[in-house]
Order: sequence, then structure tokens, then C-alpha cells
Amino acid sequence: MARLAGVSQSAVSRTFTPGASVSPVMREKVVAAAAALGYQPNLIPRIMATGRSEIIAVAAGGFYNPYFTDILEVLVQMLRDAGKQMMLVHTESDLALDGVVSELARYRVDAVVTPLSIRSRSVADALNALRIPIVTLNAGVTGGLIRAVISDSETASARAAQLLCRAGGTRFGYIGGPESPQQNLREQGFARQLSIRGVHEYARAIGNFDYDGGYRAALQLFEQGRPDAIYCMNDLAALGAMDAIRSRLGLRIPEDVLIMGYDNIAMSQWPTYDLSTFDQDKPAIVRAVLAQLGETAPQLAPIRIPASLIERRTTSRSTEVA
Amino acid sequence: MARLAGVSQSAVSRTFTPGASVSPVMREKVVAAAAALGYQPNLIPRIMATGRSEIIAVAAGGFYNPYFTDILEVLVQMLRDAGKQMMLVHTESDLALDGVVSELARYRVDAVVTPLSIRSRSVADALNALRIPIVTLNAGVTGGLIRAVISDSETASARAAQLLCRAGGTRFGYIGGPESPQQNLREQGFARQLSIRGVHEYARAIGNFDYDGGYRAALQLFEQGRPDAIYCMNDLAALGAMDAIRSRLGLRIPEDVLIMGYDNIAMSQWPTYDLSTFDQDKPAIVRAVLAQLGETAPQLAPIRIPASLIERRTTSRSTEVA
DNA sequence: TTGAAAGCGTTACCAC
DNA sequence: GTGGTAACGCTTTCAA
Repeated sequence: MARLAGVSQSAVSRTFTPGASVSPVMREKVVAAAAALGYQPNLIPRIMATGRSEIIAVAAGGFYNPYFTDILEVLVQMLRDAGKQMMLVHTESDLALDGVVSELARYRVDAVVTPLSIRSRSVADALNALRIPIVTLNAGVTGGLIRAVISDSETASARAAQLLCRAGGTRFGYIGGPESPQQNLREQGFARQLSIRGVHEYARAIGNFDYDGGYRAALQLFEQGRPDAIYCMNDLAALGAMDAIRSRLGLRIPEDVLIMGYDNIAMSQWPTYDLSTFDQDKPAIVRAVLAQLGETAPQLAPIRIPASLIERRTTSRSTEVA
Repeated sequence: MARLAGVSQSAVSRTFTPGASVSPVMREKVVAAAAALGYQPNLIPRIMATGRSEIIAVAAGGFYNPYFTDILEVLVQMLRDAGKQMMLVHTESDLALDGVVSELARYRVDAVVTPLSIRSRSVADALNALRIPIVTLNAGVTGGLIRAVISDSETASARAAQLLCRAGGTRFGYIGGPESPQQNLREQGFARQLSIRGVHEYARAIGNFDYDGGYRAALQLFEQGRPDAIYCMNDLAALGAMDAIRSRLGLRIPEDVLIMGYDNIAMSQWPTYDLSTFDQDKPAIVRAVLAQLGETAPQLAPIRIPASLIERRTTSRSTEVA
């Protein structure tokens, strides 16, 4: 009610609306009054009047994975720079997504961003029915209001196969996660490149995206044979695998076993691990997400963000130099 | 406008208000109509009418520290269970807090939760002036609308000194973080217990709460002397210290150096580290925060949540058994 | 450029 | 137990 201190509410509204026409005199009066009263316009009625909240919801889970929390941090910062607020909800599976989104809809959030993969057409349909734009940071079903920004896993994974071969790998292993689009893309990219190079077989084990999963998967891999070059679909699992290989199996890395991950989480560069991996350009990913938030026309294809190879000690076997 | 499908808006409002008096018949009619139209009450006008948003804001930084993201995860889940939403904003320093909170105020958030320590009276005053309840997960200035829920650092740190002595430590070291209330409490608790045990000197080095800080601090510690028992104010720094001690200094843990941390982050139990530490009971902490959100009377003293000792290999020297 | 007035979709209060 | 009606504090449209 800052309008007691000057003129009409229209004037106040206009001074606080970016591109409105107010005379300098008017604006000055209003600003002075606002400062005196410590007045700040309430955003709630604005949302009601305009239908836009400037709130972006993020539905995420897996906070144990530094990759997700890194993305979350970049996202929360860039959203704020873009003048938007973030509402955060915890969601473990895409199956729960439509429930979460419909709840969020009641707050009139402008869009939902999620690292979850939308795995089925039925979930996608339920989501589209809610009429809220969704940007997923994962491969999966898209179309309608669902858009995707993904890491270019196939290209990177082919590169991994290449590097492991060059570094002297001869018996390959792959540690993946539960069935999911990214899991499949990474394994395919890896397998294809291997087969181009004449390697048509490799051991595989499925972990759970986390450290323990990688630890167990590595042991399984060695029950099947004696791989000397392992590609893991994410760093956290790779670190678990490294520990299993070193402490449980008593093998050396990279001398006995080469290993690579994906994500470039902070721990991967700790000297104990010094893991070769692919860096996902988080700012680029988030920028792409923000750009998608502005778009309205259905997306033709997911935006692919290239990942860059980070070579560290786990792939630098001396034979390479020899 | 589900009211086209039955009766008055008051009736609709009542069916969607938990403790309201509606006849089963009425409720049935409304629910049916809502289901048919896919109607869900818009929460924005409700906020405007009631003044309560059921939104709790969280102002946090330091996502690189798993302790914070663990707390965040528990918080986001429990808030939801309590029927509230979380708005997340990134904030590195308490100095920025009043700016952030006043911005949040425009969304009519019910309260702000932050792991940041409110270090000065002037920041506290500025915050109180905004008339928004604040719960900090850290020691510091409280009073007015500012409440605190903290880990009982002093007791735990005394316990650390005790354990390191019993395990055979004779020359002590402490790795802390930048000046902050928790840093001081942990160092004091540790130092006091040492001095009770007749140890009046210890080496100290200041890191930066993170891995690199701990790594460098450990090296500094060993430039000052040759400590054989080190207490770190948090796990992340302890892990950095462990790597420095092992790879750079070539010493063994626990044979040559005992070490302890605080927080019990996931990585501390990885076999490579197997770090003794203090577990902060995150659900208990968050429950206490939620309880504080309901309180209105000024808080007399910060709520202290005990931390429990987790003994692992880094403090189990064989001399202990001897 | 400015002011008046009508909405926005709820809740809250008051009769019935 | 129910319906009517006045807020809530903005934006928007329309005249001046």
C-alpha cells in the first residue's frame, strides 16, 4: 500500500515494471516512498494476474552423485541470473514424475527441469496432459512439451574405446547402470567402436550408478575373465571399481588394468584415483536448458552437448610410449 | 471454475480445505466434477488470501561438500512429507543473506533455512528487520526471528581428542577451516580435552573445508613437526590430508599417523580411506529444523544434536591392542 | 503519461 | 452445512 505515499497504484505498478512508461518525476516519487516504507512489490498477485510465476521447478534425485549436485549448483545459479527462482522437489523415478509435476502445477511453475529420463510413452503422455513444459537432462521419450538436452554419450564412448585400445587394452570390460537410455547409448558407442577395431566381445557387469555398484560390478567382471581395460558409464562407479581392483584383487592401475569413467566429478582428479574421464560442460548444458525454456515450438531432436576427454593416469600405460 | 459443475465456490473451497465442514454428498459432487474437469485448486490465490505460502526457502552454498547435499536431500524430502515446498537459492556467504532473503520475501516464503552461519550482529539485525523466520544449521548470532539447530561439536571434538590419545597419539595436529563459529567450537573442544590430558600444544593448519585445503594443510602441519594424530574439522579436508600424508609424505595410516574427521560423508567409508569420524544424524537435525519452523517464541538457546562416533581404521593402531 | 476500474481464483466472514 | 460477498494486491485495459 505504498500508494498512500503519492499517487495511483497504476503508477506504482508501472515503476516496478521494466518496460513501462513513467515520467522521471513520477518514478522518483514512487521510489522515494518505497524506500521510506521499505516497500517491495508482492509477487504473488502478479503471478495470479499474469499466469507466469518465473519459478522453474527441478525434480531430481540421486544427490549422492556429485555430478547431479554439480549440475544442480550451476542450474540454481544460472536460473537466478536469469531472474528466475528454483523450486526443488525430490523424485527418484520418472514414474513418479507426473504426480510431482501436477502438484507443482498448482504453484503455476513455468516449467520443470529434471535429470530423470522419461522412459515410456505413457509417462510422456501423462506429462504432456499437464500442459507444463518439461526439459529433461537425459535421453528418452520427447515430443510435445517435453524437450531434452543430453550429453553426447555415443561419440564420447567411442572415443573411450579408442583410447583404451591405444593405451594397450586387449581384453575389455564395461560397467554400466540399470537399463536406461544413457546407459544404452554409452554401451553402444563403446561396443561399436570396439567392433570397428575388430574386438567383438567384452565382459559386462551392471552396477547401480554408485560406488558400491561399481565395486561389485568390477568383481563380477573379473569372475568372468581377466579384463585389462574397463570403461565405466560413470565416474562414481569407476572409483568403486578402482578400489575393488586395487584392494580386493591386488592389481595395479594402470599397469595391470586401464580404466575410464564419465562425468569428471571432483573426486576423479584426487591423486589416489587420477581417473581418465569425460567432462560434461555443465555451464553449456545449463545454458542449453535455459534456452529451451524460452522455446515453444516442439523440439525436433534433443540438443547434444559434446563431452571432452580428460586423460589422466588410469589410461596412460607405459606400453603406449614404447 | 469447477463451480459450473455443481454449486457455490465456497463449497469447492471447503472440500479442498482439510478441516472444513462439508456434507459427504456435497464433497462427492465436487470431487466428481473436479475429476471430470481435471481441476486442481490454484495455490497462488490461496497464498494471497491467507498470507501463507507453505514454501520454505533454503539458502545454501558449498554443494561440493557431500555433507551439505546430504542435508539438502533429507530436507527436501522431509519438507515435502510435511506438505511444504522448497525454494532453493544459492548463497555463498552470510553477508549476502539479507539481500537473498528480502528477494525471497516477495514470494511470501514462510521461512528460510540455511546452513550458513550468521556471523555478525549487523547481519542478524538486517535479517530480523525483514520479518521472516530463519533457521540456521550453524552456530552464530541468534535471537529475534533467527533460530539455530547445530551439531554438538564441542562434545564430539573432546571425544576425538580422547580417542586419538587412547589409540596412541602423542604429537597432535588440527586441521580447521576459515574463522567461523563451528570451526572455533571444534577446535576448542579438541584443545580443551587435550589439555585436560596434559597436552598443551598441538600443531594447527587452516584449510578451506574442501579436499585441496585439507591436502595443503596436512603438508603445512608436517612442515611444523611430525604429528602422529590429526583431527580435521570435516571429512572432506581429512580425505585430502590422508592423500597428502600417503602419497606426498609416504607415511602410513594408521601406523604412522592417526586421523579423524567430522560429518561421515559417503566417501569416508570407502575402503581406501576408512576414516574414523562423527556421524551427524541428518534426519534428527532436519526434524529439529522442522520443529523450529513451527515455533514462534524467540529461541532461548540453539538446539544441539549429538553426533555419534564412528570408529574406523584410521584410528585403530595396533599399539592400542598391545 | 496518468488514473480509474475490472479482473485474477482463492479464503474468510456472515447470514441463512 | 451452505451460499453470497468482500477482501487479498497486483496487472491490464480504457479514458482522460
